Amino acid sequence: MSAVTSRSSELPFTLRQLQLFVAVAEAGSLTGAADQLLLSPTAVSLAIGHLEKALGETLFTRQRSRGVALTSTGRFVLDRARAVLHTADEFLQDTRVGPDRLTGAVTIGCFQSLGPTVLPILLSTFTERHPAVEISFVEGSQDELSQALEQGTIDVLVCYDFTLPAGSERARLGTRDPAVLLPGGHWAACDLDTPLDVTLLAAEPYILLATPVTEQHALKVLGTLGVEPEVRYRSTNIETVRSLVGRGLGWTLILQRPAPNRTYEGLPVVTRVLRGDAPPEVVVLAWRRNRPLSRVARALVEHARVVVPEAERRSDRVHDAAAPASVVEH
Amino acid sequence: MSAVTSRSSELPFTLRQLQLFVAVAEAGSLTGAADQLLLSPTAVSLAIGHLEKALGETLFTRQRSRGVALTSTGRFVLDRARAVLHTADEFLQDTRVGPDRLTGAVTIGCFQSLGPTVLPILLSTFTERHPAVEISFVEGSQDELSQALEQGTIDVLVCYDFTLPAGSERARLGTRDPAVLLPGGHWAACDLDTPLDVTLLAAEPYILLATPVTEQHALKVLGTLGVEPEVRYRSTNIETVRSLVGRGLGWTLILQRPAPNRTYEGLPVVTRVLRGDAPPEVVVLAWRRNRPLSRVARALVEHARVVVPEAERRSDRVHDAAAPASVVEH
DNA sequence: TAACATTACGGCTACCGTAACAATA
DNA sequence: TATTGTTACGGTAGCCGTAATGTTA
Repeated sequence: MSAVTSRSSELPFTLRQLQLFVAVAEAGSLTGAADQLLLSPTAVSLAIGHLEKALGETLFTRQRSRGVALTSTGRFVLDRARAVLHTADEFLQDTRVGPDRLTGAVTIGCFQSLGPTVLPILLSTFTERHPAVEISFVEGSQDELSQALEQGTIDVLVCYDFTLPAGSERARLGTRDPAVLLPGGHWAACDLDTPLDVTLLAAEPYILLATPVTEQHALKVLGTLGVEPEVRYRSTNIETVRSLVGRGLGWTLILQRPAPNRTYEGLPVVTRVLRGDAPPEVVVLAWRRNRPLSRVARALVEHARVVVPEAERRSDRVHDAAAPASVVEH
Repeated sequence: MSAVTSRSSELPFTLRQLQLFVAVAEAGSLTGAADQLLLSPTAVSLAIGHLEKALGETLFTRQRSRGVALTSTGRFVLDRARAVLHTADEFLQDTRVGPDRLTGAVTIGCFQSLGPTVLPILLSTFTERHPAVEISFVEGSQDELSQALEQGTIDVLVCYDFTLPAGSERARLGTRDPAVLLPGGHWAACDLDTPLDVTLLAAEPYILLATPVTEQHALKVLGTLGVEPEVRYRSTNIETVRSLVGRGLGWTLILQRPAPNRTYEGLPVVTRVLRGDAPPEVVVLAWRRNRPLSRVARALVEHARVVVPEAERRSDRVHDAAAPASVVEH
């Protein structure tokens, strides 16, 4: 509704006309400008004439064999014309590929639980590499994000490989090992470096992280290990789940292991990897196969493909250093 | 030589395309934008397609029956496109006639000796009336100024009517009475309110203001009064002439009477009007008959036609008040 | 079926170049 | 005569509209 009338109506002049006008003003003659622009004097003469008619003002006085001279209003218009052409140039520079500097915008969608571990490294290194690019992200549920990817609202999506719909291209970023989260004082909260047989926990109350994807994933993993958990509480907030576990109200299965072994309440929790056939889940950067990636998005994919796995390896070494006797296989 | 390559080459997009792009982004669909712009969806579709091809990026994702959605780079481009259209709008607003506010530029040429009395009143009142107009002036000799007027470098010219070349349109601004300038102690420096018979001065040395126009004018006026002056010194600087007179080195004929009755050296001088057939010279605002005046210049002429004569009348009343017994006829 | 985008085709206008003309130094 | 701007004319490309087609809710 914001009715800017001049936007709905046609502009009475052309960028081309302004271009030629400035060229003539700088050259001092139509012919000179025509030579520089590889045009015929005719084209230049007509363009200037049209612009003058459009504005209803005389821009140049014509001295037959001495070229042209700017009128007073011509000088006035010259300044403004330069301003318009300048923003048009800027538009082009920002929009098209520059020789050195990558410009544009890219929006990352990121599955909620992966945000804290993937987005920081991605944003910081990419911004450092391409400071002129406007990078932003959206966190959300799998549904929201795949819809946004479909709509083009986001360029790429950080998520687990197994959640990807058909028609997705992907780049592998890293893996997440499923693990059991236990309260600090639990009977199994010892020998943290040895895998745990989860069937021993089957009878104890289970705290379910109830977001659409994680819920099904946890139940499926436990199912393959022969466990049907006794769900006591459900929450869509991972920190609520951790806090409930910290209170000794149950145990849970998690893919994301925050560095601190404390809940928001300050209570201790521990993680133990699973014994048996529980494969690590693959984290990927995904995009629609049928839709061409923007230049900036392509750069982001190439960047992420290198930087994120490297960061994950460094992160694992930190984990290993914290648990030197670990037998966890990578 | 300042080679901005993008200026000499053609821009790969159109203001029209940006216009339609923004409209579609705001409407959310090609059809909606087409309706608002009174266009067919075809035109809009093609324009968007061309813009996308020109930039090499996809701006919208098309959801068949739900319109279109901006991509990430689409949002990026949208901001820049709005910026370009904004300056284009500004260009139009400044350049064409606005509904209320007059904008543009005008340059006044002014005959050197008329500057101090005409320009201040003209500039101050016109700026007050039209604050958005860029008004400027050039002072110079008759030759320089009429050439500038011919070239269009200046829009209008303040000068004496008798100096005007053929083909000039004019608006009367006021008059200047020729007068005799005498040193303070001169035998004729009394009875200032009675006209002076210049033939009585014919034998005394004359100081000639030797600028091209004033020189011939003074000699012509004195000739019609039967006086051929004894030229002792010549100067192109009016204040030098006044100082020489103040020193008692001679007398002169002037058209401009500065308010102070002292020379730069502080010596007293007096003016007396002529007795006989010495008509006042008419000061005019002139422009080329064959060249259309710009909007702003037209406004300036109309303004000057009213304001300057009024100011001259007020100035005369001040003179009269200073010399209440004057018999000078107006 | 309704809504929307796209493609195909024809008409119109704008832009460009060649050629001829006019005006000035 | 040489330089420059303008007009006349013809060709090409771009823009627009109508009609038909394809796709999705």
